Amino acid sequence: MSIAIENFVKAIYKNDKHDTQDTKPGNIAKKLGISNAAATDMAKKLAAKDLLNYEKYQALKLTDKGTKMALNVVRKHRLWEAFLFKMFDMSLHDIHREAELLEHQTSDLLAEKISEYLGHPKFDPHGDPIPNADGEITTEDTSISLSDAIEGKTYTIARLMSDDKEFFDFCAQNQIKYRNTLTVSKQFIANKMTQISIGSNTIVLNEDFTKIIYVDEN
Amino acid sequence: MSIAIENFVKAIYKNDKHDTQDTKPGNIAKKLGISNAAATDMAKKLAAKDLLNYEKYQALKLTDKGTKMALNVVRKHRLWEAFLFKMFDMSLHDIHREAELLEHQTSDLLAEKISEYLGHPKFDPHGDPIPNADGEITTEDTSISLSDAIEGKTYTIARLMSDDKEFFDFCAQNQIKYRNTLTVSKQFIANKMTQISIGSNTIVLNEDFTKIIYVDEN
DNA sequence: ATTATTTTTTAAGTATACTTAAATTTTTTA
DNA sequence: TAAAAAATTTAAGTATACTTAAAAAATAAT
Repeated sequence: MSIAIENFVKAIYKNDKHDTQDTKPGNIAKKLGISNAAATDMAKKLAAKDLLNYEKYQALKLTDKGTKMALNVVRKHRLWEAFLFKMFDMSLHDIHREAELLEHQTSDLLAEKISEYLGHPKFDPHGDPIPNADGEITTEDTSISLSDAIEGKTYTIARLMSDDKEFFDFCAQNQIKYRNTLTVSKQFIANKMTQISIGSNTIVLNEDFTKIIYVDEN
Repeated sequence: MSIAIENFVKAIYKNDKHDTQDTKPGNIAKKLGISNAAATDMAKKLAAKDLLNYEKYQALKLTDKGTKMALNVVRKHRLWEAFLFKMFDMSLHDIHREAELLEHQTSDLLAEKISEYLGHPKFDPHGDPIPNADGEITTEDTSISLSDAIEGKTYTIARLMSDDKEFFDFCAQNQIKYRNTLTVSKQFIANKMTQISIGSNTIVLNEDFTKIIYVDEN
């Protein structure tokens, strides 16, 4: 299946999540930057391939097969975002753009290797769920902010909820990386500060930081 | 420029390295798995784009612009191979197949990030040179086998010249990974053995291993 | 409820990257 | 060196993924 088809199916899936009426050809066309005519055209073709149900003038509905394809692409996109975010010092915007391309040229095997390397994360750095290889999605987010973490426990970094460059620079310097492991050595409750050990470092963070660092219990 | 064009230009570049006569449309066609007619067709199109010089019945010759494009694709291919080889436990065959796809969907920025992460290697795990961002290639290979390394010096692993799964398993378990750093702590010259420290490990290797592990001096 | 606006669809056409079949040119070999 | 074989080119045609323009249907507004 082509890149155009994958993107089409993905657009329907994402729009549908947002609003069922949002999957009419015109909305998909706008999202993909193609003409309405092209979207109608493609919809008919994909209906013939059993990827979606097409009825004139109606919203497009993915079939199970189409949903599975969309989830597979979304999985690869979010795994790439997570992986590149962990590996390289790049802006989230740049990372998104790379993932948008790489998602279509990634075998299931490589996706699995990336997932394995990251410890099979259930959410990407934005907090969006990563479907598993069978297309299953974890809906409830069990991540907690570091400010709510429990003394003595070990966690994996699930999200860094910020766009601030200074914050990311600080994180990079202190091994605070998506998917890294840390242990909460002390919660200074009165002072709203948290002491963590990460790699060979021990760091005390104030509330400004602990509120935007989300972690999963190990 | 499309994937088809990138692959076409790359095929000419690689065939030309091997034999100048090897870049006639038919040979390129065979390499790409397309018909001779398609190759002639494409050759004319690319001549119009100033990527190659086309003369009827003659071998195809890349222009500077075409060579630059080919080198850029080759660079990305080899960087991906190097990167995936380092990061994941995958067969070289699988890695090649992934790189063949990813090479066309990789920005110059991401390529540079990968190169930086690997310490700007000049050769990939097969020993093929990795062009730099300007398309320059290092021709002479300065890597040496571990058996010829000098006591006390620190090296970066440049190649693992083997297809043997057991060897790779052993390497994986002992941090002997492409681009990792090691120090030669002792050469047991009489016994043809080499003691290295890599990460927190100390390993004594016999000649079977030191002859196929190639390193670059740091 | 009728008109105006917007959206969707149909129809016709384009660029890319191929295909097969036949014609032409080159290369090989006897 | 002339005929046979192989390669290249030309020509005609196909599938994909679009485009614009016009027609048809649905939605919104008065």
